Amino acid sequence: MEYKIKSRIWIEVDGHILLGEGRINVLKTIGETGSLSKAAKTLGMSYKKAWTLIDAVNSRAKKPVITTTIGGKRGGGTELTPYGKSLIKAFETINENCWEFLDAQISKTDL
Amino acid sequence: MEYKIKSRIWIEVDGHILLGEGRINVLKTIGETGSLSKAAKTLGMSYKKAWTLIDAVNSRAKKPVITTTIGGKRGGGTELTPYGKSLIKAFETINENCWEFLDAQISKTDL
DNA sequence: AGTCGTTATATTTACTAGTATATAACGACA
DNA sequence: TGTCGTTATATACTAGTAAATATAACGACT
Repeated sequence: MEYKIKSRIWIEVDGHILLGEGRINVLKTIGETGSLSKAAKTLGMSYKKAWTLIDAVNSRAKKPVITTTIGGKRGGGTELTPYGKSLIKAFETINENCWEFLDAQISKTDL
Repeated sequence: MEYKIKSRIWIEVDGHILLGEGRINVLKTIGETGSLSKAAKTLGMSYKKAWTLIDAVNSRAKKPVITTTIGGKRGGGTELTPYGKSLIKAFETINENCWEFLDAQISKTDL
């Protein structure tokens, strides 16, 4: 069986995690569902965990990543800001580039 | 405060983790001390945890990574094999290259 | 034969992260 | 004005991981 190289990346600000794969996943699912509670359900995650993750992102990012509304016709909802969308895109691009880079690196060895 | 990008890499074989930063650390300290128990103490880690980590590496790697002796003058000891040393070196090189790569990637964005 | 420091392993304890549950506030709409 | 589904938050419970502890086996040396 061959060796495979894997990685996880994340973005920190001020020594704290801003964004990792889990938070990116929640953000993406919010974008698809328009709701934090639906996103949590979709991902099989407790609402509290999803909320805690997103709150950490939103409070540490340079600009807001989501906008929330409470009450109203459908009870409220959560939407991504343009900045949130650009964060997601940048993260995923870098992540994919990283995988390619690492695959190339390990194939150069003779382990 | 600026965004900083971080990463962890690891090597898998057959769907299981073979080597990550923690295991590399233990291996390196074994190389320096000649003993698993001393390595654990140096790293402030329980002997059991260190042993479990190293045992997993040794049983999954293509070739043995350490050799152990029990009993004798100094009670026994653990030494790295040449293959173990080359694994450490390859891992650390790739890891450092990865950091450089990611720093370059994030500096290209305007987040 | 007895000592010593190590490897190797099992068992029990403590901690931490995540889950489950409950509740308040909110506002569009019927 | 009452209903609905959501955000936001607190608290109690659970489970999985790590730590602490204990013990056996080993072999060179005195």
